[in-house]
Amino acid sequence: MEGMTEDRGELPPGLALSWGVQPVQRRGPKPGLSVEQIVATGIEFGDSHGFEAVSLQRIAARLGVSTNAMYRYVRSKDELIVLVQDKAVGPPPELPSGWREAATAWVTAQVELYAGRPWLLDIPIRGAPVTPNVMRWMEAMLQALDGTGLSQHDMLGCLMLLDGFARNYGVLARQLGAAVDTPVQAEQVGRFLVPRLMEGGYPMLTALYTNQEYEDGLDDDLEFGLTRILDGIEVLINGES
Amino acid sequence: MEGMTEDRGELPPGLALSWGVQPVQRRGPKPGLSVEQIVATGIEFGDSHGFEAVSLQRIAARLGVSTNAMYRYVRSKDELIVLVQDKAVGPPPELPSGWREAATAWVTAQVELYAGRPWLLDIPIRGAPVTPNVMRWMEAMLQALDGTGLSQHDMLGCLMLLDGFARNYGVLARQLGAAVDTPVQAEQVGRFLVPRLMEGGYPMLTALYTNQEYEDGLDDDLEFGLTRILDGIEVLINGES
DNA sequence: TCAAACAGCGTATGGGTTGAACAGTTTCGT
DNA sequence: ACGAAACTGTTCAACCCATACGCTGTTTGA
Repeated sequence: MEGMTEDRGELPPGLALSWGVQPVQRRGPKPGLSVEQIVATGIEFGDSHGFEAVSLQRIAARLGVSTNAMYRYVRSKDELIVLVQDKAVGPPPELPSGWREAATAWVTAQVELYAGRPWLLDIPIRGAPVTPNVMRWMEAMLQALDGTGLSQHDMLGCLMLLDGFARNYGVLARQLGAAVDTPVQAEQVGRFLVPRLMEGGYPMLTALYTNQEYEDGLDDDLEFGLTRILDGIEVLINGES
Repeated sequence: MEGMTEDRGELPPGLALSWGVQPVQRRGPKPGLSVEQIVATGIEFGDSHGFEAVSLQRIAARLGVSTNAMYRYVRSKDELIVLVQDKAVGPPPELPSGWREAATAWVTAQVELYAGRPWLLDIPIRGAPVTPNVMRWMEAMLQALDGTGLSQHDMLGCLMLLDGFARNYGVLARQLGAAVDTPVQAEQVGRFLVPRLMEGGYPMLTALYTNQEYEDGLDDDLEFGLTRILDGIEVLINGES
């Protein structure tokens, strides 16, 4: 401990800053920028032009500053991404009572988050979640599962299951959303693909493709998969296994 | 149809090449390289140095050729990545009979694939799967579900559920595997994080963190989550809902 | 007051993707 | 047999990106 600010020497990128621990400044000119401003600009670029657009160069240009000035606020691009991610995720919603209702609301909120900010799905996962907002989401779901009598270990397993499902659904929803934009190309893909599926020993996929089942309503799938997971958890809670 | 080779004009990157449709060459010098060779080299780099290392520059250098020569074989980096991915995924294993056993084997095989080639998890997902090996995996699981009496739509939902779970587990397993390498840093993170979790209103996560539950055996989690999913599917199959 | 600390800039390096022009080689059509 | 077309790989060049180093000028604590 050296005074007010902790040693963020060896901590992973973004950990300290995401929790609001900033190096105290004593001498020198006041910073013209702030980490919050930089992160907010990064989110703007992500929202408007996707994940690839959130770069130090672009942010610097937008803020009227040279690229390298960024490194006065952020140690690396990785750090920036971690901060942008946590801020863009934001806090979780209030969950209704009852673990089933809570889980449904939690997954739905996450799906809506990914629908609004699909570029979040492009952020490579660097390590276990450690930032405040992401952990707030986890905490909320864990609290909803707390009354079920499950062990800590099992609750963590359920959390992972639901999180993975929401994430996966977000990815699929984006794919299909993008595919709807180009029906012409989709048809061309079908013309190329279907004969090869037929001749190549893909009977199930051939059937799915020709029945247009491949591009069916996705809202159904959300409810479908979630119901499966919740039923499976319920089996465990009721001790029927 | 214009002769032997189809028009791959507007098809998405990698579609034609992954199915072995190459433009026929009539005049000019024989190509010194082949797409197969390039893709294989890309996989080598992925295996040895991770996804970031699979670049046109590196592959060209390794093959003793200028960077731009790559563009004679591949239209873009995106196309290369699609091909590398499909080849690295490879064919699925034979599945045992019985949908539960088959699903277990399928997920396990996928987890092992990701354990052996973790960089596959870093490949951004561009669209619906269209390449032969990836579709072979899907086909195999769909065939295993075919005898259960589920509708096509429901089978697709189950497939998505299992696939998302396997993928998510692969991601988590890699994270924890990397975390084990640096227990010193993990302890430092804990020292930073735990007080903030306690004071910040994260009781569940505080408990998990202090109980070391956060870094528990992951093999349990695979069986745990899979059992939940399979139980949920079984509820549907038995029509108990 | 004055020097330490610090912000921001310019310059530079190394890595990456992609385009365009060009020289050499093979083969088709005549 | 010969020229033209097609295809190869090359170099040059543009552009984007992250990051390191050193400089200048500002601010402020001692």
